[in-house]
Amino acid sequence: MRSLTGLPFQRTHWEALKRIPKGKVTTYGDLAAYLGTKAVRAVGTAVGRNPHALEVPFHRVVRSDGRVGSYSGEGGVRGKIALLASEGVQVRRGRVVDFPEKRHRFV
DNA sequence: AACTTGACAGCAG
DNA sequence: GCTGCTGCCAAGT
Repeated sequence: MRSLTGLPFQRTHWEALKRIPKGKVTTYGDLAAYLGTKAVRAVGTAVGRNPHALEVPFHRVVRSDGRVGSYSGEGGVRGKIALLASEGVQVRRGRVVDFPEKRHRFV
């Protein structure tokens, strides 16, 4: 399906990603909900195949339970954790510390 | 047009 | 708390 703006699903959520403030994170589920879809898996697929990992903060997307999930960029999950840490989001044993607090809500 | 893949979520054991 | 199975939807082949 075509998303809200008419752009391919794979692209629309990138715009939403840019709204996430530094030091905060969001989940694939929230992202999907914000876009008006239940395709959380499709979101994950789209994010994972994105070609603009340096333009959009894809590393700020984590799983609903607070785990970092995976990462296709440099260093894999490790690199993702490092990036989050540099923004003030601490990760312990693969989970975001104080996840409910760090979690950004789309409005 | 059909089948397979996947940076997930939620529930059961 | 952890491992495993099922359901979801879009993209790519």
